[in-house]
Amino acid sequence: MTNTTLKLLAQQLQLSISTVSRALKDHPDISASTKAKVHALAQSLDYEPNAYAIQLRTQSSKILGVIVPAISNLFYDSFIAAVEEESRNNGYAVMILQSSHNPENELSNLKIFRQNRVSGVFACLSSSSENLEVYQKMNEREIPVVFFDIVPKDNRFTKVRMADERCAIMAAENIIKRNAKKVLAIFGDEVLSITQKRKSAFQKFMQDFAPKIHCSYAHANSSLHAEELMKKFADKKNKLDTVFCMTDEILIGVMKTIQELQLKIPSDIGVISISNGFIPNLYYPHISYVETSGYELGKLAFIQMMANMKGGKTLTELTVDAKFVEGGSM
Amino acid sequence: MTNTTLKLLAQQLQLSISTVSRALKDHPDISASTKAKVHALAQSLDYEPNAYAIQLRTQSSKILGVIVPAISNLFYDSFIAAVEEESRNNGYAVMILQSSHNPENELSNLKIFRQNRVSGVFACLSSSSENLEVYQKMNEREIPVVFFDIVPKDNRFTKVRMADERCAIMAAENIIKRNAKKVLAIFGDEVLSITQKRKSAFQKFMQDFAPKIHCSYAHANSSLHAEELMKKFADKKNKLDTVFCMTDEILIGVMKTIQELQLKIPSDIGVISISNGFIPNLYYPHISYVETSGYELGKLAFIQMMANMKGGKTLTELTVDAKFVEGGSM
DNA sequence: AATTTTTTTGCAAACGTTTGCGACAAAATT
DNA sequence: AATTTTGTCGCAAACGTTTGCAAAAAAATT
Repeated sequence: MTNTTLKLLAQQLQLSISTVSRALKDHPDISASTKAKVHALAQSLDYEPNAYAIQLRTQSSKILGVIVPAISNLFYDSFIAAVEEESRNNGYAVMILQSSHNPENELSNLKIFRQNRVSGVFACLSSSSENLEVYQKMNEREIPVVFFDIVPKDNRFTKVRMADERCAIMAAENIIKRNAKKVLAIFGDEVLSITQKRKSAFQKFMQDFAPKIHCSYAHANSSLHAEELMKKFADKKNKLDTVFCMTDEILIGVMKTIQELQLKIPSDIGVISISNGFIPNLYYPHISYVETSGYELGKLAFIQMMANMKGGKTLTELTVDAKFVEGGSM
Repeated sequence: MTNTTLKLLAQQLQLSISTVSRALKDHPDISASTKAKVHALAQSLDYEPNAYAIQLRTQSSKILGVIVPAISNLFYDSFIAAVEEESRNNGYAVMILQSSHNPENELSNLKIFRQNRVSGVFACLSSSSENLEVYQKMNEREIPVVFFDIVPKDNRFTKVRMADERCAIMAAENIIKRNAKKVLAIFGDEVLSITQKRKSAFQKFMQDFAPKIHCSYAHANSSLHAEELMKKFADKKNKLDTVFCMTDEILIGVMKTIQELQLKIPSDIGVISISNGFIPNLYYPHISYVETSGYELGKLAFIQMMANMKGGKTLTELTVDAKFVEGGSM
């Protein structure tokens, strides 16, 4: 079965292609009666405009690209949900690709985006990828790039992210409030700027406001790793009384050890994490967490994208604030 | 900055567009020397073929569409991962859209797919959507549709799914093995065929092999709902000793109640679920589950898609088998 | 009735590719 | 030396739109 085209409609109605085209988009030049006829036929033959022809002609696709490290991540999920929602409202489709934390995949994804002439891309850096020239090239080709969450230090780009320092400080505040004595703070992938920001803010705050609290710092980039770390620190009877988990993955690993050692929360040990809330609420008592909303970040990112596409270059770094959610773990 | 096109290359090299086109794809008609020149220039101007022009000309895109109820779901995540992996290897890009369990969104997503002339779609039905004419129309337009997981009863379509009956029976087997007396089995959305299949298989097996076990059946389509259901059944001292959860969402709700009532697993109550394993392993002891692998399902779906695209109509229903994973909850 | 204005429609080029066919030269065959 | 084959390349049409501009028809103005 052949697709319905403008030409076909035109033939059947004894009209020119241009008239049909204009009728379909309510151009004031076209009379109401012909508009009606055209719409009717288009309906019954369920005409779908060929997006490829349109893009070829107009040189602008209605597709936005999103690169995330992984979609099996509640934070990115909600980010994508927000972007998709806004996109739908603005007539855009969203193409989602995952880098799987692999710079190589990131590159090949970018290539797919270029080939499909996306009109903008939201990018979250995969671990150690710092080949920013590719992104720079996209910007030069007038394809706006909005980095989110894991953003480059480079300030030639538009960036949106969580208020990482505030997150870390909020967590620190609540640890102090608990009268903690010995704290284990586990952060994520060391090479990421997001990790560095959170860690240094946390560290500084702890030193300044609670210098007598003993803090151990560690890094983990997987649940398994976090589990082992926790085992090491909790085992040697060093009276660890509080643990801070920077990510859901870390929290999961830490909880495995806590469950295994049958530690009581919050009496034996206090737990606090940074999360969107899904995982923390699975445990009993619920884990207290500093909430970071991928959803809000997505909304913000979309606004930035639109601004970039419409107007000039708004090269800014915007942040979304966080809030503390009390579970029963502190 | 304007994009590099064949025309531009042709001009700079004093060649015709067709020659450049052929050179770029190693057509035997073109001499080695010109091929080299063309490739060199294309490289330095980083030429990217315009996918839209290609599709317009060849009437075939290299994009596959995937519709899932939600991407924040580990089962679908792994399904997508598999499809994406295979797609990448075969030169396809994947466009992921979520229906959010909303038939209206499903429709609008389908429209986006049609407009972008995807060359195939993987579809998972959103709850109560049974407007199959749309899918039938796609098939008529020679856009193969492969349904997965939640598939229509209609046998005009290609379908891949888990061996739902086997899953349910495996769960039932292990419930019997536990010497259960009173069982609560909570299934998902009642209108879905996947639910019906699992439920009737479960029910039949229980009747035939353990008629003395008292089973209560219930439906839930959210964690909250499952939580309440569990509260109702566990509260009234009717000595409930085992609960079966058909989905992760249900398990989460059930576990909330179990934690709240401080029931001990597995002594007070046994728990078994159907899952890919992520959520069950968060609890302590780990929840025993029948494993369903979205990843394998994705691989299978892709194979079916390719078969549909290449050859004729392979209208079959294929299933992926499951296996039981022992936690400590039974 | 002749002119101007307004309304409605069509022509044709362009977007960047692919591809059947023909053209031309060089090489191989007679 | 005349012919055929082979190796390289270009012409031009087509894919389905959009849009500036011209044209034709109808309505309004003199």
